[in-house]
Amino acid sequence: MNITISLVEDNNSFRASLAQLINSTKGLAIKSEYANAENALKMIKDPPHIAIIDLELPDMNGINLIKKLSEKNHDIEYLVCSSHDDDRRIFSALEAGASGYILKDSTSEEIIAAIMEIFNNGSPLSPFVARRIINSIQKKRSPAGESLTEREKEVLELMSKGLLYKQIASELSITRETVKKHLQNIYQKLGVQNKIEALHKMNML
Amino acid sequence: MNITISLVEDNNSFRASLAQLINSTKGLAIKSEYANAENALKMIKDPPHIAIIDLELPDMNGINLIKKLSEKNHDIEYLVCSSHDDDRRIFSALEAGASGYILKDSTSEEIIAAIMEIFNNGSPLSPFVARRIINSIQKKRSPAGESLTEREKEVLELMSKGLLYKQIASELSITRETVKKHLQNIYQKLGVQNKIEALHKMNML
DNA sequence: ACTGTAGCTACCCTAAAGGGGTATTGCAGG
DNA sequence: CCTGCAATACCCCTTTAGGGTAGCTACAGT
Repeated sequence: MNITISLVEDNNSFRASLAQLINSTKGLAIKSEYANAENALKMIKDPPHIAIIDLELPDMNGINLIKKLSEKNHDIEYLVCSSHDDDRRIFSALEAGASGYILKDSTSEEIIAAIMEIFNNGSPLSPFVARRIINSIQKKRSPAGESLTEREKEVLELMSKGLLYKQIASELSITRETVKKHLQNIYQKLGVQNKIEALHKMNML
Repeated sequence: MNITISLVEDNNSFRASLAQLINSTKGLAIKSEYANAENALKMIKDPPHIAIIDLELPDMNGINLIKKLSEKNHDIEYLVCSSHDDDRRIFSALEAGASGYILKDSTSEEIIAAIMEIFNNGSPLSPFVARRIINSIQKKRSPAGESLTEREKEVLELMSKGLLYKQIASELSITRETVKKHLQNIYQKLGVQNKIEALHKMNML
C-alpha cells in the first residue's frame, strides 16, 4: 500500500520535479497535482494521505487553503513547503493545521525523509524553522516576574485558574482581604490595573 | 577550530560511547564530562560551545541545571538528550533554555547531525518531539468557540486584552450594558462564571 | 540592641463585574 | 406571516475587584 500524496504548487517546473522525485521513490505515489488553491479544494473528494502545499499561490494564500481543507478533512496531513521562513507565516500555517514545515532549499533526501516522518506521526521541521518555534517558546519566560514574592506568585497562580478571591483565600487559609492586598501589590509591581493585564505581563496567557 | 562539547550524563557507558562518537568525528571535540548536576555547574568557568544534557540526573533534574547554567552563560547552546518525551518535560526544558531536544534512541548520525544543526543556529528536534510542540500550537484553536456569534467573539477579544466594560463599549460604540449582556450570554454558552474561565475555555490563555 | 525594611496580614470604601429580568429592532428561515 | 435569534438598551441587586491605610513579624545592617 503506497503513501499517496497531492501537490499544491504553482511553479510548474518545481512541481514536476517534486512529482518525479516522489513517484520514483518506492512506497510513495502522487495522487493529484494542483497549480492553485481553488482546484486544490477538490482534493477533499478523493483525499491523499499527505498534501504538500506551497504557501504562495496565485489565487488564495496557502494558509487559508490549509484552514479550509483541514476543517473538512481531519485525516489529511499537511506539509508546508515554502521558500519563506518568517515567524508569522510559520505560526499561521501550523495553527491552520499543518503538521510540518520545510523550506524549498531542502534536498531531495530531506523532502523524502519529511514525508516519511509525517506519515509516522512525526513533524518534520527545517532546523531554522524549528529554531523560530523554540525561540517563541523561550521568550515566553517572564522577565517581570523576578520582583514578585513567593506568596504573590502563589496568589497569581491560583488567580490564573479563574478562582475567586474568596476561593483563593480559603485555599491559602487567609482572608479575602489579604488576597486582595497581595493582588494590589502585584499590580503595582507589574504596572497594571487588573487580573488580565497581570496575567499577560507574566505570560500566563 | 573545533566545536567543543560538554557532556552531562549519569550513565557511564552511554556517556563514554557518546564521547567516543564525538571525539572520533572531525571538527568536534569533548571539552568536559560530568556525571551529575553539581559538577556540571563548573562548566561555566570554561564553557563549551554546546552542552549535551541528560534530564534524569541523580542530584538535580536537568531542567534546573539548564536554568541555572543559562542564567549565568547565554552563549552555551543546550541540547537535551533524554529517553522521555512527555510534554511537560519537553516544554520545561525548552523554556529553561534548551535549543534542541533529541531522544536517546537517536542514531549516531542523527546525534552528529543534531550537533551540527545546533551549532548553525538550527534547532534539532526528534520528529516525535516536534509533533508534540506542533500539537500544542494547534490545540490553541477553540473548540468551544463554535457557538459564539461574531459580535460575542469581538467582545471576548477586547476583554482578553484587559479592557474594562466601558472601554469595550466605547470601542464597539455600544453601551456598557450591552457589553455586559454579551458577556452574560458568553458565560452562559461556555458554562463559566467569569472572564478568566471564559478565556481558558476559549484557549485564549 | 536598635532600626529599618520587606513581607504577610487585616479592614474600609468605592468602582466594576456578575446575574436576573424586560423590551425593541432587524433579519433569516419555515 | 410568524418565529426565532442576534444585537441593542435599560432596570434592579449582589458579589467581586481595585485602591488606600495600617498593624505585626522576621530578618539584615549599623
